[in-house]
This record gives sequence, structure tokens and C-alpha cells, in this order.
Amino acid sequence: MASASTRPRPHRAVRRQQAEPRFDRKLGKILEHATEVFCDKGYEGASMRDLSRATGMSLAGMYHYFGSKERLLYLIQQHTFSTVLSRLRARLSETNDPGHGVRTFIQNHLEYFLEHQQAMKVLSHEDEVLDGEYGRKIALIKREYYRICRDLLDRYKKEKGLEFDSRTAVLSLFGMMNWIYTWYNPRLDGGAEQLSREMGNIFFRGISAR
Amino acid sequence: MASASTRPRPHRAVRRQQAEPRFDRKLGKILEHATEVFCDKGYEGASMRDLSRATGMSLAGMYHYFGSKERLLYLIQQHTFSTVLSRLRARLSETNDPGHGVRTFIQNHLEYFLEHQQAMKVLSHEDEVLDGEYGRKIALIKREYYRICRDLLDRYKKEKGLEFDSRTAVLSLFGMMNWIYTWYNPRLDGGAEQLSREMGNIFFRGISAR
DNA sequence: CCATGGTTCGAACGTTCGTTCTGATCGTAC
DNA sequence: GTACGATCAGAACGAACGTTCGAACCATGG
Repeated sequence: MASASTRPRPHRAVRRQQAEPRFDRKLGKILEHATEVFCDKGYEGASMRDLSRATGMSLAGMYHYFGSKERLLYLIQQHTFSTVLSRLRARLSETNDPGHGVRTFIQNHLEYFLEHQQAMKVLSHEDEVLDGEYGRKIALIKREYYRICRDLLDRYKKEKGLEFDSRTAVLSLFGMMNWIYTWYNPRLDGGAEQLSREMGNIFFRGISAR
Repeated sequence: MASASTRPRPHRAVRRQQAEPRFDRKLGKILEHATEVFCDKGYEGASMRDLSRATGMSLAGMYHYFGSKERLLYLIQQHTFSTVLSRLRARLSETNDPGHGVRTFIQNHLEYFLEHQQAMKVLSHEDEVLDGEYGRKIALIKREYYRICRDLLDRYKKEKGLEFDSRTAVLSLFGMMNWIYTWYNPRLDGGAEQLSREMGNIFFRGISAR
């Protein structure tokens, strides 16, 4: 289960120029298919043979490129999380208003969530399965993500002179947003803008009352 | 995976008087230990041998009493859910005010949640694993649970003349509450009363603003 | 005192798991 | 054309899986 670093990383081919992106694009596609399988069957429920079948890559090939089932999950979670995080940072750099910042946080989270439902479900649902080095790295990103939201909220709280428990508030907000994967239905529930408006309303009015 | 009714239920001993409760108490203890294992390792990750070891009952004994791993999970979920539901009904029968009803709903949910964290995590986290007859039965209880909360909220909405999307509101509330299992720390976060007050505040003020 | 039937067990069944290994094939660079 | 790295199919590995079996155990009723 543990030990991320004992297994050598697959020997990534050293190429020149335009070969690299094609290589990454192909592996990206494979990661997408793997995400779908993990999403449907769960990490433990999905076998390497399932993953191999779904990606079209041979079993041996999977091990050649990814090294282990654990690392496969790690790569998916790491890629998903850091993409969300970098998008968020880009958006937040445009504002200094903490209230607007939290709205942006919600909007960014839900937009990515609905756009990549499967990846986000794997991120939410297979949260505790990675341990060792992999688990530590994912936990690090997650803590930073939490930190950003909490800091924004604390600034907002001070600015408006409000009183509430920041920790409970932030984690309740995360709960609202991350629970979506258990119920979201695009036919019944609107898009990301509508959902983030409604959840943002509940959350903001909720913490804003004196 | 499917088919609940193909396997015969274990022949429950027909006994008189005080033997029954002892029988049930023993099996109840075993279910508690099994809950702990499912909670720690997940349904797929937990093996019948793990469960057998944790409960102190032999592997064959587990099958004698519970029939299958699937039915074991079903019994845990069914017992947990119907206990929550019957407690809720008892409390709700004392009030007719929908606002107070929703507060009671939150209080009841969180109280049981913190009192039986492991069982509730198994209920939340292993939500999609049961299919067939078992899955249908659990889904039925869940829908009824959802219905109660939604009806209360709709009555509250009409009474106060508010406007918000009931579905999104109820499911956001469930998200806040059910996500707790991923972060709750009794040292940092208070007891059930405090948490349900804080979440209740966020939720109520959130939906109440015009 | 033995027969009965629920209870419990160790051992085994066949399957699938994650992973590794062996060669064969194929396209490309020299 | 040949050497090489990428990629493959397929078999094999030991371990672990969910489940079943047959025989002991043990209290009870005749």
C-alpha cells in the first residue's frame, strides 16, 4: 500500500521538440479513460485489467508507463487538483475584495466540478486511499486549497466585522460543493453559474447575518 | 453482485422468551465490529477474513449468519438508516412548526452522526455499492428521509413567503452535514448541539434572506 | 443415553487480484 | 539493413479474494 519512492518512475523517453506534447497528450487520454473506470467502480473495485481494457493499452504497457495502480490514482488526483488550483490562482489575481474572492472560489470550484465530474468524484471519493509519499503530496495540495478559502473568508469576516466559526463555515461550504457528485442531474439542476449563485447565496447570507 | 433474494436468509433460530434478545445482542455486536472494518478499509477493501478476524467469528460462521458480504453491508446500512429515521419521527411528532422541524431534523441527523460516526460514514461513503434488491430497499429509505426534510422546508418556505430552490437547498444541507465525516475532529469542533446550531444558522439565514 | 439440529470450525474450492516476465512486432535513426 | 527503443500479447507468479463443504461440537428433548 505505502512506499511511493521504492518503485522507480517509468523511464520517460527523452525526446526533442514536438514529440513531447504528443506523448503527453496520449498519456493524458489514457488518464481520462482510467478516471472513468475509477469513477464507476471505485479504486479498490477497479482492476488493472479493467483499466487496461478501458484505455486500450496492454497490461504490460500500463506498468511500463505508470508503474503501479496506486501511482495511476495519484497522477489523476495530482493532475486534477493542481489544475483546479492554478485556475483558481489565475482568477483570484484579478481581485482584492475578499467577498468577491470567495464568490470566485465557489464559481471556480463548481465550474471545474461539473466540467470534470468524474475526476472530481475520484478526488472526493477516493480521498483516503493514498498513503505514504503519494498521500502526503495530495494532502499538501488539499491543505493549500483549504487555506486559500479560509484566508479569504477570514479577511471577509474582519472587513465586515462578522462573527462565526471560520473552520466550520469553510468546511460546510466544501461539504455543500463536494456532495454534489452524489446528486447532480444536469436536467434538473442548472449549470455551474446557476448552482454557484444559489450555493453562494445560501452561504453568504448564512454567514453574513449578525 | 445483485440478487438479494436468491440466497436464503440464515435460519434464524426460533426461541422462546429471553434467548432471542441475547441472540440479537450478539449479532448486533458483530455488526458493530464489521462496521468499524468497513469504515476503515471501505467495502471493497475489506475482506471477509478481515471482518471475521475483527468480529471474532470464524469465516464459515459469518456466512452462516449473514449469507454474504453484500448482505452484511446491507444489514448495517438498513439498521443505521431506520434507527435515524425512527428517532427523527419520534421527535418530529412533537412539533407542527416547520421551522422548528427543520432545526430538529438537523439536530437529529448530527446527533446520530457524531454518536455513530463509523456507521454513518459507511452509509455515506458506500452509497452506490449495493444494487439489486438490497440497493432498492436502501434507496427507498433514503428517498423517504429526503422527502421529510424537503416537505418541512417547502412548508417553511410557503409560511414565510420565501423564494429559493428547495431541491438545491435540501441537498446543500445534506452536503454540509454528510461531509462532516471527512473532517470532524472532536477536539477542534464542538459537540452535536454546537455544530447543528452553527450549520443551522448558516442554512437558515442563508435561505431566509429575501 | 442417544438422536437431533443449531452452531462453529478448519480446510479447501475456483477465481481474480496486482505485478512481472518473455518474446515477438513494428517504426524509426543511423 | 540493422540496431534499438517502444509497445504488444500472453503466460505466469504468489497472494488474496468470496464462498462452500464436511465434520466436529454441544445443548436439548425423548
